[in-house]
Amino acid sequence: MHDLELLNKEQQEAVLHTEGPLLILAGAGSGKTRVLTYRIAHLIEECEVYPWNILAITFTNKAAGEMRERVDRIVGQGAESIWVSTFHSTCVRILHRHIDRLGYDQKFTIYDTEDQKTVLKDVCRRLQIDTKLYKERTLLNVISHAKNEYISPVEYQSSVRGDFRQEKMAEVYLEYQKELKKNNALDFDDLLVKTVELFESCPDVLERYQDRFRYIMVDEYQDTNTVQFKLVSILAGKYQNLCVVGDDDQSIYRFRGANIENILNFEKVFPNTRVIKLEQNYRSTQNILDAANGVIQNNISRKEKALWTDNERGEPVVFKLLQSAYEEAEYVTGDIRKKLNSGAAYRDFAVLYRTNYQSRTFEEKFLMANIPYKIVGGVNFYSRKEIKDILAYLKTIDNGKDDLAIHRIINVPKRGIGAVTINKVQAFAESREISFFEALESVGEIPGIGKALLKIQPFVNLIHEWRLRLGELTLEKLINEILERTGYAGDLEAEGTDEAQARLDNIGELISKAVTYEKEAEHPVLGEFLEEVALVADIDSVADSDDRVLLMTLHSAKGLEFPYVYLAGMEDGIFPSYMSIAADDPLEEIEEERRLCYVGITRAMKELTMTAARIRMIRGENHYNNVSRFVREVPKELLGNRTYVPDAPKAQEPPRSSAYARAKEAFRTKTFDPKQFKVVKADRLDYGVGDRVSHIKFGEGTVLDVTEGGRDYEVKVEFDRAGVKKMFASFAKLKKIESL
DNA sequence: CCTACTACGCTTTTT
DNA sequence: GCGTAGTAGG
Repeated sequence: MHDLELLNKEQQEAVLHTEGPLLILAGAGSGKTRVLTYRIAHLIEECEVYPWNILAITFTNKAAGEMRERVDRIVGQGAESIWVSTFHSTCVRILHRHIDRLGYDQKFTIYDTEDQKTVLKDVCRRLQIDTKLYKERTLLNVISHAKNEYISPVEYQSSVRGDFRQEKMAEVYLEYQKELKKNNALDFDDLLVKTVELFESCPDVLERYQDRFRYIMVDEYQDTNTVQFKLVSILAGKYQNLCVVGDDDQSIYRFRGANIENILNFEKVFPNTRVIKLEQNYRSTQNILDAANGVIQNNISRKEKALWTDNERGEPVVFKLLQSAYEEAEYVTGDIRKKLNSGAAYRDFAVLYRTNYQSRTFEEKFLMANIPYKIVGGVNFYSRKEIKDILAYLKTIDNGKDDLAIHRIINVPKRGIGAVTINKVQAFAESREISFFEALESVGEIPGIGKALLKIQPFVNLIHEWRLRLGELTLEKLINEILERTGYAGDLEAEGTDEAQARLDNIGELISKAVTYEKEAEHPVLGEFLEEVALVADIDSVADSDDRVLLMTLHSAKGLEFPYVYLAGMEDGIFPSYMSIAADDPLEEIEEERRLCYVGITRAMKELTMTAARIRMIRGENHYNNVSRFVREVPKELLGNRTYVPDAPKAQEPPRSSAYARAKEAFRTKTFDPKQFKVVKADRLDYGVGDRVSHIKFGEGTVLDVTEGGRDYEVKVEFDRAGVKKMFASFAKLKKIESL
């Protein structure tokens, strides 16, 4: 066996403990991926376990790919028959074979968030639900949450009897689910739910997979939700060889249903669990680690642990407060340049932020400074309009039941099939209880269809033709034919704009992805390609080989490491986000934000820089935020002297330049109207986001937001008794009672 | 049936 | 500030 000597005592223990439940509490940078790969190698080579009896589950395809690669390197033979994949792709693979047992067609489609919204809108219209009263977003959250907790529409309905609002939402959930089934579609959450359903209702199928996956390993276990837990525990039910690796301090997906109880209660659910803690960090300097510990120890609900390292103390952590987001980006760019000059490579840097929109300023600066970068996240490649259009064609050719896909392309490019015609077809389909596409196929029988027949017929014929020729056409040829014969490419070319060209380029990229797929797959089929494409996250496309600075959200950065890390936008209201400050349970939400901060800090190997901006433009308005409480939680002695942290934020005298800069900023972004200056605008406020203030009428409250209005500061306060109020600072005469 | 304009609402984080 | 949804006019 390969040198177990390379592992420390705890790591070795984890590798050697192969039988029975095992919980590995692995701190950041403690070498858990290494343990997992060695463990797999050990199982195969020393314990005579067949490779196909091993299932390793990760969260992203990228992580799966990396693990596979590392396993390949140390396992001589049979590595390819180990299942290393994400929860979602594991489920897709299983469902693909057995979903007919649940009454679905095996050629199901996967709906992304946009598709979900379309269905939901439709459902709301049919149920005559006012989408102003029931926000689309809320409804989707409710549905997703129910699914994550493995609550069916019927169960949900009976659990909320008596609450009118929730009853309504239950109705939506029920109807939404019906619609999905009708379209032979599953959303992301369904992939997990349906797999568990399958196992619960078909013991024979379950046993087959239990026997197949005798050894199961789950990475990033702290981010599993209830269904995922159910899935894993049901699969491991027979042999009990379940090894999970996680770190409660890095649990950052509560909003998505991740259930921290899964890790905290693991030992209760699996008696005889062996618990191993990996506490030695191999990644970061002592300073970075101390900063991380300083922050995370402010969380109350966590398992106590002590990360330590043999690494050197390293450079001090840097905090830099800048005037604006613009200057923030400029500072980071300059700092990167400096380090590049002393030998660092582009790929050594990552800029991490809380929200995707923060990437824009950095992008601009990097472009100007000629620094190659890659933005991870934001709009997923596969959610771009042109890509979704082409995919909708492919879905229609592959699965005639997906009404959504057909609706999307029936008139794209323009064929003169408008809303009136579509409604007629829809009504006809509903009256006959057939799918939309089937209705199109018998367009001749639709009453009052008129001339539209001549427009629909050729479209249907085209789809039919492609279906027939599916066997002989490669994906590349098929997509090219779609582009040519529908006029899709022609339209874009005719447009001649840069944007149209970018769209064409994107489609080109889709084609090359299709080509790669066909080259790599054993038996390439359209349906499988579509499945694969549906489950791609943006982070998956990050190759270690390209030498670029990476820009991404803190969430996307989980599991990665970089020599130089910048945490940008360290401001209360940005990070922690105002949503968490204003939440019903701010304590818990802020603890989640703090874990996110911990994840961010621990990505850094050599140097960590945190930055904040005094003034930040959000949605065209200037915001004045306090320096993030997380910065203040970093022990002072760790911060270098280039650093400036205001002690009591907003209480002290502002630097002279700031009022001027602010005026300039306001002038630059707002139309200057002298009449507006009737109210005397306070030069600056002595309170900021997160501070406690009192109001003569409303009593005490917490400041949620401070916005630059034209003539005054607009302050949003959540009062303990009076609720949330927006008011002008000069009238409100708020008094600060305590700062954070 | 399509296009152009206006109003509104929205932003956490993602498989 | 931006994108989308809804509406009016061609």
